Amino acid sequence: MNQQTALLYGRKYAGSASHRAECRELPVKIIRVREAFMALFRGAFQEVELTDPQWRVLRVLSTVDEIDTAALAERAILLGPSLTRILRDLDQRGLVTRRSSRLDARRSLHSITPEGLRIIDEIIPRFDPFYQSLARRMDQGDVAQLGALLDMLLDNLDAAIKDSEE
Amino acid sequence: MNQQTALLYGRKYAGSASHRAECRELPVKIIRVREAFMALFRGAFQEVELTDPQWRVLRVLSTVDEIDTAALAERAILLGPSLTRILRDLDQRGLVTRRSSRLDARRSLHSITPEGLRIIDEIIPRFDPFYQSLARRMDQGDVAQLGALLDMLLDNLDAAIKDSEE
DNA sequence: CCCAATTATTTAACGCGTTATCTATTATCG
DNA sequence: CGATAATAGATAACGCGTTAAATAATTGGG
Repeated sequence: MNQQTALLYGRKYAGSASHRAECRELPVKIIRVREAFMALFRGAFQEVELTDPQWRVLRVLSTVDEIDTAALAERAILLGPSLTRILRDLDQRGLVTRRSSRLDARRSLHSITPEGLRIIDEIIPRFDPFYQSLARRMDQGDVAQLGALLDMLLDNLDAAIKDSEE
Repeated sequence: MNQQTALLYGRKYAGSASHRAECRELPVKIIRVREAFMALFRGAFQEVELTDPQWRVLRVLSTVDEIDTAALAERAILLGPSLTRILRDLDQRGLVTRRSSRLDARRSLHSITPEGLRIIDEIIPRFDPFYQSLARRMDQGDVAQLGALLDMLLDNLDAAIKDSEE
């Protein structure tokens, strides 16, 4: 039923407690789930000719009045160079605008245009069937617990990253 | 503590059962967890000058005698065109070899070289500290449950994708 | 047997992820 | 003040993800 989610990022734990190998299966599962989500949304994005990262930028801009580049990158989960390219393209399509800050000329402040907002309003309802389909299949308690466990994993990964940076 | 994992892929559920919005937070959480895993492993990959997808290819090849392109793509979680490029590069570095099948000349059969195996043996122990660090922080029952919930989510996403393709 | 349909793989094109580097602007400290 | 450090953002380079189209080999129906 499930695709192959074999161990890729390590070896099976050689010690006595074989359940400790579980951690090592998480990266592959995360990769596969991410791809499945993207595959699910791809059609909706294509209908409005946006990519997933472009969508995230517009989505963040639709929730604020203005926002500077660094904050936009953080909230849209993008690195600076990706965001620069995306803003250039969205600007050319007339979906976003920018002005530079008068307090600090290094900063740009970005906002969404009415046309950008129109696209947002058009696409958001298209997500509904996917979530409804998912909610029909999955127990809501499981979903809530999965969310909590992912938050916990994220916190622990961040801590492990900080550890390994020393 | 946690990074911003705001809603990006839909709107808050407007109905009476507000917990139904939970599903809509999963994509962002998955994206962030994936990035955290990659950040954790990146240093280890750089030490042997492999990218993460290149690593996955070598890792699969280290577990089999020979394997054809399509099966390798499935097991390394790659699409054909990515795999073609990666095999070309790994071949140039002498880490993999290929021969074409005598039964079906369209097929290639790939295998890892001794030098490729040497890199595998060098890098695998480097993952251990990361998993140990993670296992120290997380309850093993939580990890097992997270794995099971991710499997369930993956199955349901695949089913939802099939639904929406009609 | 032959030719159309199918299958395995590659190529091409475009956008994103990542790192390193560059430019412009602001802040700091003597 | 003025030189230097720090910061915001852009650019360049390289590899991967995705789609569409091309190539080559095989299969199957007439």
